[in-house]
Amino acid sequence: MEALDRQIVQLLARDGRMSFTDLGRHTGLSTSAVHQRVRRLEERGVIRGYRASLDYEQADLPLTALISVTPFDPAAPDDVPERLTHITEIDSCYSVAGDESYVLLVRVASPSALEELLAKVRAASNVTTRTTVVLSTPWEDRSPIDRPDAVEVDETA
Amino acid sequence: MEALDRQIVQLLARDGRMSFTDLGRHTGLSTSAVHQRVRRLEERGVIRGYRASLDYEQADLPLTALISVTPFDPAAPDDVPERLTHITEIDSCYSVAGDESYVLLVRVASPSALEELLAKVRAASNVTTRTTVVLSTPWEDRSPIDRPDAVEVDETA
DNA sequence: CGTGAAAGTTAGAACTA
DNA sequence: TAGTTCTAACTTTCACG
Repeated sequence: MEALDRQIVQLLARDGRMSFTDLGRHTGLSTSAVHQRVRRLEERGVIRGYRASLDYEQADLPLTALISVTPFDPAAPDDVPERLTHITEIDSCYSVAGDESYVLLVRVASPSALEELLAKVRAASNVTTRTTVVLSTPWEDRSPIDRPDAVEVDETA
Repeated sequence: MEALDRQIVQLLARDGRMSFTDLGRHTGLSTSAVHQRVRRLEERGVIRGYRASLDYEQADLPLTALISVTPFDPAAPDDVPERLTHITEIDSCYSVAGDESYVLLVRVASPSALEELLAKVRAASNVTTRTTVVLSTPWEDRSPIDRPDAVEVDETA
């Protein structure tokens, strides 16, 4: 990816609502040049969308957990992610190296909602689960597009 | 949290760049009433910010990993998160129940960058680490504000 | 990639229940 | 306190050079 695109992506990773005008000021491009580049980044799928980053404790989903998933039958074809997409409580699904096959990041309202969710996961796919409850979140969603070689962001412009 | 606020939060969790005009159309409020509520949600910290959701494979940070962290000396005061904040490769830091104390979600450019990062983590805080490499990401950042009792989102309006 | 203009959005003041 | 309408300033979008 090109330096200018990387800079735009970096700025939007930190402030997803930054205007094209401001993106232009920071990058030295005209508004419409930025606009064009952002559209291309969205089309290419580098930018997949924009999200409000929430405090889930305040947003009525105070229980976060990490669920490690292992398929029961190692011989069966592994279509676990497809089988789980419909479960909306799952924020992220990672396929991982190690003893277990997947790690799911989930958000629920209560311990009993977590119990129900685990039942849903096991019902949808033939797996065993190991759940790690998140006690607190010192921080989240920092979008680390702060690469060592990244262009400096001019906070004053 | 109130139903209208929850609906606004839900809409912004899915589309962080939705205009106040559209938020008003979806909620039945005037643009400025929405504007006011969003400002209050930001002030109260329910909405912590807005982020572009990225495809990190395309964004030059193709290696994602989960690092489980255990303090070496269980008697020492536990200030691990503060000691790690400056490490920008760490996207999220969760304090967890279980054998280990924290789980870090990190993004780096390469295996050698991961090696350096682990050295930085161990240098900053007196901990042992266990790293789980993410092989692929079936999905991420779905912002599951789809609670069972949540108001239906009208996609047509 | 930039310019410029039309259409759309934001932010805030004044007002109302 | 929470909402509305009004309006000036700003932003987005797009055809064209």
